[in-house]
Amino acid sequence: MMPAKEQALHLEIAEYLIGNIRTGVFAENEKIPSEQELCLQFQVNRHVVRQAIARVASLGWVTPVQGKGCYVNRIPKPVRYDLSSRTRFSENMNSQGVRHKGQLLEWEERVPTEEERENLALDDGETVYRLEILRYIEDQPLSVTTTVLPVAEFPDLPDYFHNFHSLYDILINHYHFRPIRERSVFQATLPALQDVKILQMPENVPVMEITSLMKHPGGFPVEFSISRIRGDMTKCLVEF
Amino acid sequence: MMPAKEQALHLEIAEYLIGNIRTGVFAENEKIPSEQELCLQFQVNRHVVRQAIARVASLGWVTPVQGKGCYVNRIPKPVRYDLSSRTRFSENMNSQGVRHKGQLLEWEERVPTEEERENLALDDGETVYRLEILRYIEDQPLSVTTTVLPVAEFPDLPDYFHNFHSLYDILINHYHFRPIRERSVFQATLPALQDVKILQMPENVPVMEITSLMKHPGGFPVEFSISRIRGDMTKCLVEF
DNA sequence: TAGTGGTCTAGACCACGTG
DNA sequence: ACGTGGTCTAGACCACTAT
Repeated sequence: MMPAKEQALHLEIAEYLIGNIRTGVFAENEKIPSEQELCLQFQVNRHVVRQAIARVASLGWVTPVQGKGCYVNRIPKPVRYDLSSRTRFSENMNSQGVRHKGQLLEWEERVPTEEERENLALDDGETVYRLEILRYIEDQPLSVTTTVLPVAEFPDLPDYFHNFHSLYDILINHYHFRPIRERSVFQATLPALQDVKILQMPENVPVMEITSLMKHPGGFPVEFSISRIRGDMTKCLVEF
Repeated sequence: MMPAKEQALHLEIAEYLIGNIRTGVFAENEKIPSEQELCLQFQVNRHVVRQAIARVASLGWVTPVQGKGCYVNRIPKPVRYDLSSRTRFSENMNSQGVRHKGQLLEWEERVPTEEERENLALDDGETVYRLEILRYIEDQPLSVTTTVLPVAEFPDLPDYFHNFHSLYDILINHYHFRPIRERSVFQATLPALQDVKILQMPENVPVMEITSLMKHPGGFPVEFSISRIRGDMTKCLVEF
């Protein structure tokens, strides 16, 4: 007797919400109707509406905020990120006219993990610097990078951390070389809870994890890094 | 008066479940306790347990099946996928001793989209073959690839589709060349609902979308493809 | 104070799978 | 017939934000 489809109400409401977000009826950074309004509109229990919203939120469309409402997420159009043997993040963004900045969240000197020791070909007893770098584009957090450098290759590195804005600027200005990309491993994952906080992103939006090994022009490894980049904000281009 | 943490019950139950899956208490392909059992165990309402399970499922740990129970997902350890200018999927898997197969889901001859026309440098009026290829490793669906080829370059291509197992075998055996990778674009996304069905995967597990342009050894483009690969089953390695 | 989303209870009926 | 998960109702209290 009913029209046609037999779909769960909460799924229909979720589709209704997503449809209206897609078409701009519910605009970015604006609120969707409150739970109570949706209850009235669809003549259903609040729980059903909440189930629908939970789904829409989990798919990354909205972010509910207690006491305020449910806001439509900005849908970033992905920025292209060219990975070649020599490209740097900042040059990449500059060439596309994208405003960007880097921030050193923290650093330490410590003993390397087994993986780091192997990749950087470290001798026993050698220590490394670990840096956590947060990158923004257009004032939006984009990526967190854990980068590991052999202490032996970078004497007095922390001296250059004041007014940090780019690791490669430091390397070029004070160590007079530019690392060359040796290999990168790409994997699509979900963000760790810690990264969710740092990147201020929904926890169900995928991230691209890029594990890279960079070499000195002389041929030996100098940097091992793991970046977690918002998947909805970047496309990584590799030319062969 | 309560111990310490003030966390929502459903979050605590979700953590309990994930913890037990991690440590193998709830084994792969086995069922977690039923909703009712969890209700009794934690002395909470069924709705709370369902909220917890919804979260755990959305994070990709379990898949609820109506009438049966809630099964712990197999957590695949990712297979390495080397992308270089000349590597093929099958050679990649062979070299790692991974059992694999390919299946042609469907094909058609049609007019190209604007994107396809540009990438393949097609003349006006040229048509293309579109193939949907499903790949398995160890009998698990791994990826769906939409691949587009200019009809003009591949006369009678559909004649070779019986007993399809690898597109590149056809190209090598009947057209006597092997495409060379020109460039690939990587993006981490969530799967489209259609891909969820084809790949029989949870809809919240990320996928790696790889858009590639392949060229003929003679230098002109011959294949434009978009692959969606389960993120938890692959790592893509690029050497520079 | 009023409105928002967050949490939780209690109970009902349905659809599916197994016996 | 029974147990499983899926859907939905009705109502309560809390925490946060705005005014």
